[in-house]
Amino acid sequence: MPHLAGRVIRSAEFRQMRVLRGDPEETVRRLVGRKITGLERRGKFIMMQLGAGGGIFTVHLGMTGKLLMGGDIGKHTHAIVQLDRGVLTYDDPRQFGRLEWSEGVPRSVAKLGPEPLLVEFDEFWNKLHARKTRVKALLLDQKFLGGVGNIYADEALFRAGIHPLALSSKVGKLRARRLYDAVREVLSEAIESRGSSVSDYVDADGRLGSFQQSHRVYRRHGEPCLVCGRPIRRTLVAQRGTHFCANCQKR
DNA sequence: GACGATGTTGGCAC
DNA sequence: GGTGCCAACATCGT
Repeated sequence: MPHLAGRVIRSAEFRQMRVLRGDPEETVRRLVGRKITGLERRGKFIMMQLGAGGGIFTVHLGMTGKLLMGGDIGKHTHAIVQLDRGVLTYDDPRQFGRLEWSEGVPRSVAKLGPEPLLVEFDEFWNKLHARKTRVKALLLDQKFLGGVGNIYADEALFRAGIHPLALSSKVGKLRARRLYDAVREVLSEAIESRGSSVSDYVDADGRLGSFQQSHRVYRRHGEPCLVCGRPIRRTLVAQRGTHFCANCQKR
């Protein structure tokens, strides 16, 4: 968000306490008058560094959260932050997102696993092998890798030819390598396409992403597999909708 | 109108 | 401690 670096927070208002962690008044006190000196993403968290020992303001968008410039206020606008130039708002119909001020790196961020695009294969392999769970559940586990969500887990497993229900401890090294590559490839391509606008996702400028056009399995159940033509199937893994080709993805 | 789905994570039970 | 289930919520499609 180029709009935020260097901006000074003039005022902050929280309308929906559910999305705010910590004391609302203290949060406002901590934010007002501070300059946003830097922005950093870790996994699915966005951290705004506040100047001069001002701590960190962290945002997680949950499933439907939007952090937007422009100041349009609607039914689901839960936070309004006036800057020296512009207005930042947080909208989130389902209220699964979180806003939090903290002195240092928040616990939620501290416990994240490595970034998928930075982790070395050896570490990926060791952790994959050590765990005893379904490989899809592991991909969604933010302590394993930080930042892989449901769409990208399904897409990566398909590209790697691994069944989502395969046991992580039983995935061989060669297939682990394919999964490692697939996760990185899918994320890189998705970033390049500015994300997947399945329902209402937009980027910081309010623009739709286009990676949904490249989904090979996600929400394609019933449609033919792009490799073998058999219908893509949908099931539940770790309580999440899971899309796969039973023919191309082996356990 | 009811039901089940939807990009997530944390807390609790086993 | 590791793993798995469920709740939190609003909206949309069937």
